[in-house]
Amino acid sequence: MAYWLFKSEASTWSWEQQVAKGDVGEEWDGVRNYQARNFMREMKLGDRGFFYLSQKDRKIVGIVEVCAESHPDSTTDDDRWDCVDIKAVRPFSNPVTLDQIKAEERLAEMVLVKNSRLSVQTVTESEWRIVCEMGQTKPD
DNA sequence: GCCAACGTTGGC
DNA sequence: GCCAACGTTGGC
Repeated sequence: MAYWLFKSEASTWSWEQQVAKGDVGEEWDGVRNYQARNFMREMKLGDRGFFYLSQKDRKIVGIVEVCAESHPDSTTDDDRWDCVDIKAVRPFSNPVTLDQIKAEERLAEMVLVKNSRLSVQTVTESEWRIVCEMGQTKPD
């Protein structure tokens, strides 16, 4: 199983909206970046991801799960763009802020730190466990 | 609100 | 195929 990070702006798509979709989940559409798209094409059912809010919030607020593998993005006719569906698994007891992540030296190599603009990112297993611990949330 | 970093576009 | 110009993102 692989781990990922999905980035959103609360004003565009919030954690509450994601939770409201329940186990049906929702398309992670609108991505128009090849690297991010390629990561989504690699995703498998059951893969887990962090739900990160950029801009004003700048924190990881919960865990999501891939509930449909890569398929055409329904928001465009351009067949270059695919996306997955994700559903909310659980919120973090303690959201983990970007400041906390930057202050943790074991997370210095996280994509969020190295390339903050990428909207879909990979997360290593050790990074996953550290962030879950910081969020006081079970990792599985 | 600013601006650096990055990705994309299009002229050559 | 290069690279300047442009648009967008996101941290600050």
